[in-house]
Amino acid sequence: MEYKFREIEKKWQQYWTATGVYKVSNNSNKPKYYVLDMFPYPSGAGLHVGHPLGYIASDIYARFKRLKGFNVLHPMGYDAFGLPAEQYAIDHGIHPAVSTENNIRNFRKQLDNIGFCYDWSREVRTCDPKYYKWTQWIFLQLFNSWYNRKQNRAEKIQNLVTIFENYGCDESIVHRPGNVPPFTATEWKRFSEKQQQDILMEYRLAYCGYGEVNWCEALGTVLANDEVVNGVSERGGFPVVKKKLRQWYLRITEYADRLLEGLEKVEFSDAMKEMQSNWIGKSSGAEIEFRLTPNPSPGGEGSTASQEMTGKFFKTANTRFWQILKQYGRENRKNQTEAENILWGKIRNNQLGIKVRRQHSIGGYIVDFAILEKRIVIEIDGAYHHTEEQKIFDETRTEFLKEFGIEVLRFTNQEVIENTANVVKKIAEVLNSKQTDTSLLREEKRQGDEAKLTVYTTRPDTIFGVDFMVLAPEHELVEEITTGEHWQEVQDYLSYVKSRSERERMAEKKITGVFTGAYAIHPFSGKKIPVWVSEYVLIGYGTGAIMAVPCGDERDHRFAKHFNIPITNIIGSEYNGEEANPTRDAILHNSDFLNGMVMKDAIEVVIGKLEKMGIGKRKVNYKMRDAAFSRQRYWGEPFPIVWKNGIAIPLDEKELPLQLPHVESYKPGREGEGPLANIPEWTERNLETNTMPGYAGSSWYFLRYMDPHNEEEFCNRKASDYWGQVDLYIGGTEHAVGHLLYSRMWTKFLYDMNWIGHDEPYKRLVNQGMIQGSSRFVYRVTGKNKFVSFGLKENYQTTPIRVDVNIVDGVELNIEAFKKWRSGEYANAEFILEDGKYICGLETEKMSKSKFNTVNPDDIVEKYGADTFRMYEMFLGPVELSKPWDTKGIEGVYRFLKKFWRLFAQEQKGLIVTNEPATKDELKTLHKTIKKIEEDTERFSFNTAVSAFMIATNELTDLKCHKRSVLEPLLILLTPYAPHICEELWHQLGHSTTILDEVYPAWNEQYLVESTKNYPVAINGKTRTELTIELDANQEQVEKLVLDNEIVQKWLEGKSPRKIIYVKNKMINVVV
RNA sequence: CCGGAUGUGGUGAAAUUGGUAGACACGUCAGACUUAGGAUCUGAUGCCGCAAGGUGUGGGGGUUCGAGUCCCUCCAUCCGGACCA
Repeated sequence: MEYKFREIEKKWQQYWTATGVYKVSNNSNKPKYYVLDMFPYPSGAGLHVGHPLGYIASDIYARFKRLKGFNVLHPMGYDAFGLPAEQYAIDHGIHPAVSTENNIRNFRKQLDNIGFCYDWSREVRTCDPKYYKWTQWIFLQLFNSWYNRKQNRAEKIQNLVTIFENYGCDESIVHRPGNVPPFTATEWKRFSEKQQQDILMEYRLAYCGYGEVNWCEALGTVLANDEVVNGVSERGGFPVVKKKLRQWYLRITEYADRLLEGLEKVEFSDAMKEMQSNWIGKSSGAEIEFRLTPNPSPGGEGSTASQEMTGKFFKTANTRFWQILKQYGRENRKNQTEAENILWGKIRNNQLGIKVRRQHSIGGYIVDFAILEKRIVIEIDGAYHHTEEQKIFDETRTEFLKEFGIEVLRFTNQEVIENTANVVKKIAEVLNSKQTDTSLLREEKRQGDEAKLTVYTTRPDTIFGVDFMVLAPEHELVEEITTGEHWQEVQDYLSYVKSRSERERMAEKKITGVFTGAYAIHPFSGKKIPVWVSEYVLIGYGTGAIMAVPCGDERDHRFAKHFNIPITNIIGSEYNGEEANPTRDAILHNSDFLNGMVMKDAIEVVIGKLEKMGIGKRKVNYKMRDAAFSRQRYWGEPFPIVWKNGIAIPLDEKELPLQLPHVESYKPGREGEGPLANIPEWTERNLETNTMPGYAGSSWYFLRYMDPHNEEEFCNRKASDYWGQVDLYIGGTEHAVGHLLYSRMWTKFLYDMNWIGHDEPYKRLVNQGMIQGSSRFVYRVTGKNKFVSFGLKENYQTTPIRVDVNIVDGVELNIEAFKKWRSGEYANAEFILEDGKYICGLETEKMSKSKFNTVNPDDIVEKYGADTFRMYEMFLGPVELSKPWDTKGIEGVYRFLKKFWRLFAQEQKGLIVTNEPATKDELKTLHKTIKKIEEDTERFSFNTAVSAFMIATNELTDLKCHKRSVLEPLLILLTPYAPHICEELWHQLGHSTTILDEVYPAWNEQYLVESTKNYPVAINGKTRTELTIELDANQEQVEKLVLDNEIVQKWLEGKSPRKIIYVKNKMINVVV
């Protein structure tokens, strides 16, 4: 009776499917256990041997838990929306739905080959409308919710509306985002619907805004960061610029603290927790306001200008500003002054009963006329060319003004000139329909006197070490404060920065920046501090502006050195003049009232003083930004949103799922919107044209597995309460900060809304390492069709060529296969051999088709069987570690399984298992193994577990043990690792039900106890001999035994030992 | 640049708490059985050395009776950095 794995594996896989062994019920008296794999993206390339590593580990654990008496949920599905399918569609014209379906079929076949115990009746696919109906539904819940910071949980947006109706935006009840002006309940009720909705949008957990994307005009598409190299597209090398597009976001920042705190109650590796908390990047420090020195403008054109720098949102234009706007295309307007002057004549001097301001600047834009008390802006459009630039400019401005609840009235030159009275009448009408609202005036007055620069710092203690300020290039003050003489230089710098991706900005060591000509005033010393612009300051973090302290911050230091900015030393001898010292423990020097204080103690002192002065406040900051939740792509979940007059209106739940329509072209829309913008039926309904990103569906799939066929709810509460958290989650570290954070946020949200009863999705997370490819090289003699073996290549001039690993046996090239490889390209090649063989070179790299180093698990399973494959993957090394794949080593595991088989059966005699009682040695092997396997399995040390199986098999073979009482428990132990062979032998032994329903054996300590131990004896820490000593020997007895020993005496050379260290059950060390 | 991980024989690795470094395998060498072996079995195998012995866990330094393991420092490789999933 031979080990015929092909027959055996096929037979049992069919049996398991036919009898539904892996079907799991939501009702059970057993305790539950949920083992989950990160579901795969079904790529066209199929599985390579690296993919199943985690699946095998989880499969072993799931089977192990089942044998231990748990009701185990172990499902699998597909993360099936995503860019590659769309790219494939563009390249090959095959619809993503079709290629995805094909890929899934192929994946399933490959997975089935390996004998996993998934309950396939619970499969989910994120691209299935039955599934994404609920992704859309959850999105709607996020859209219809806001984060109540006072309660520290999400709530329905309706609660917020009620607050506004009763109290307005009262900051003692509700926080007020930066873009929302303060308002009263009465004001709220008088706001237009649009104004109200715009305010609510500032609170919604899923919200819409404008974000920058990498836009490639030539390709007509939005690119991922890694598709942009050196400012040009990776494909084609076309220029890439940043472009603002409408984007959806998830307000994950509201959950930052809870995501951080939640890490304390989950079992993730420390590395994983650290990565997540670094990503969240909580830091505490202070926001400090610096006054800016008055910036005299050269005067001239636009002379209504005030000579003063003014506040953040409102200021009167000055000359330089006027020039910027001209750059944006105002020069295209005709007859500007004429129409403007005519109207101005009719509305100036309170002719409308209210003050009208001419050429007033709001938030960096100049408007023609403004009536601040009524929040009205009047624009007169010339017959300018409808350029792209002008359009974007207008749109952006209108959006901006809307955010402040300002209504924009537009008239054309013609209208004004030909029918001035009508225009004035219209203005008056609108004016009368509006309530007077002086908040803008108040705001202007408050900020109107001088401009301030707000910086965020974690080190307020270093305030006397500030030598310069740096603004991010996108900072709104940049253009405002730049003086005339630095104008051109700053503009050039900004356009340089615009051409670079954020990734490049972070990656390059180059120090760049430019002086704006402006100065900030030190709040304590009154010193003038130059203000610079540099890309090393990121707009998205803090306030987008920093106070630079070169002696304490490395980046500031390099910057100061590079631009020869004098450095103030505030830490005395702790600063050596060569490099910054970021210490918190130095004594402060040159720091006025802080002198002599330890830095970390000074932090509080400075914050206290700033707060008293009203120019600073304590501030907690997060590096994490809100998550961009839309893609300008086709193959994703459509947003259940309709746009109406600039208001996003959610579809009714009954209309879900909003099905992804069929498209013929995957080209993006004209303005860079997603391909859905090209479908008339879609745009006619004013449906949102973006789609959701890849992580939408994966943020909650673990819940759907619990109740996969529910058509009424995303997951019944009873089911989610029964299964609860995922007890064990296995997947790669590459998802450390993306998927894991998003799914944790969704879980917390669903918990806040009371739809599930737990707020952390995963109890324990194990990260499997990558299996790398082991590439093989042949060396072609330059200019000839001749290849030289690895060891002899130094004698020739050669070019290395990657060769398919599958035609190399270890490092020996299969020459015949090589000749046939690549349609016989090398059919006539000659070979220079060493010892009659062609030896290849090898290198470890990422496994990929293009490197010819992928190995298909199907081939391995065909040659050695699934059980061997499973065990070999585990035997390679610790699951968490990355390691290269080498098919050659699999023989060892294969031999092991054959040897294991021979404990039960032999070729000639058939089954040879006896019912004789086991000997002491046999029991010792068995119980030692039970203990080791259980402990190793529990702590995920599968490689050592496999080795323990080998040791047990070797020992039992030596003992010629074929006894049922030893082998049956061993069979159960091995089942999780090699299910097919165990099921076969189990039935051979006369059982008729699946081995998975057996009970895991327990070890008995009494078979393991020893009375003596072989102690290593070291002299001065070097092991010299061994001594067998009774385990219960005491120090005195041991010392005598040791000193009597011949070898010890030899090493002592007559000297007497200073000390004898005896550690029970460990070792003995003699110190001379 | 920032963040994370990993460096141990020719190769994958083991050493769970500071206590015999290299378990278990691959490979290699020698041998047995055999018509044959890409089956099976036995033995050897870190390096230097005939041996005694010396030496050895990326490099350097430290703590300790004792360091692969703890501390400092340097180096190398791999992974991630938000539209690849």
